[in-house]
Amino acid sequence: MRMGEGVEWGLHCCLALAWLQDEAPIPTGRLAELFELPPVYLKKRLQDLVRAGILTSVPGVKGGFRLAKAPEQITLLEVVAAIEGRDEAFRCTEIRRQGAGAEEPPTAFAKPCGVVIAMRRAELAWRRELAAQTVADLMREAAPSAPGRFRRHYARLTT
Amino acid sequence: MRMGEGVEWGLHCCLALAWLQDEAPIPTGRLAELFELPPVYLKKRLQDLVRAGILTSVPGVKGGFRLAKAPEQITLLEVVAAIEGRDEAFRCTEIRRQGAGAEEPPTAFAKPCGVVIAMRRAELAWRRELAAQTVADLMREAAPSAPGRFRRHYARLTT
DNA sequence: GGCTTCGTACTCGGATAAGTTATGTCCGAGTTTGATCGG
DNA sequence: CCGATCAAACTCGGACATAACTTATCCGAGTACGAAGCC
Repeated sequence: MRMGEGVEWGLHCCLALAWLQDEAPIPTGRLAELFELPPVYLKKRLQDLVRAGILTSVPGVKGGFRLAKAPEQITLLEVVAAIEGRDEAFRCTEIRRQGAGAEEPPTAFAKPCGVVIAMRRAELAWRRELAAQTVADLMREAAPSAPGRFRRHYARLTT
Repeated sequence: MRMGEGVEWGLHCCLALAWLQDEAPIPTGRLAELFELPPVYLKKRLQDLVRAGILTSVPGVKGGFRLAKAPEQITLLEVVAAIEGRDEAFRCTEIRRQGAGAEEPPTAFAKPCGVVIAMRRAELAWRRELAAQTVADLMREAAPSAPGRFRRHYARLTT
């Protein structure tokens, strides 16, 4: 089970845009240079974030992307779900009903499969942790005492 | 992020073998018939479980697979890790150090990336939930009052 | 008749191909900007 | 000199190739069983 690398890109881009919340929109190429990423593919991922309501896109020559809401209101779960998809990682295909299970009475499958319950419980814990953290938390954790340095670092995006 | 369907197969096979713990080893073909799965590919997944020490394989004409230890000692995390791999789903490539980050002093990266910390925390919660449940728990949950029916259901593997 | 030997059939084990998803790229629609032209 | 118009440049948005991984398969090594031959 691997998560696409676009998740890492999206999170770092959200973080960078959070530091420049009030500035002009940042085009894809500038963000791609900041992290040395393939520009067009990064744009694809940013579009996913736009569809999820996390970013807003501004077309035109002075266009680009900016945060659609405050960093405190962007959870990591939203970003991950927007890029990686909202489906559960574990997909039950009900193999218990196939083969020999087809000869069982339907009442045997009244309860959901115990395997699915267990896997869902684990994924729920994962989602709960991701939903508990916001982009603002990442900002605070990264710069506990000196936020100026980070703002200056990302300020090169605006020039 | 999707999990391979082999995980579902492996869990159900472990469950089936758990009900027949003391019986003779079950060959792959029999398990494949039970769930209508491609036999050879299922064998590949069972081999992963053997490498992880969850199953033992017996070669020869009367060979097959059986549990390597008691169901109480097989956690779901072991099964998932054996089939899906032990790497973390989120792989940090340290993109913060690339591009503009290369101009920062090395002290800027003394702390691990906050994004990684957050993602690791979520995956840890996921693993913790999986490690808290064993195959024996699945057996108990599936048959709270009538274990005989399940044992009879899986008994067709032995004939 | 009992024992040994050999052959066969069936199993696991690792190396080898097809299908699907993630990755990477290209071209079109829309908007701002700046200059140009006219008043 | 000021305003409107128009063209160009740059942006996002969605459709199109390539690469990696999952899925599926085949063939070889090894083992237990059964039969045949020998004592």
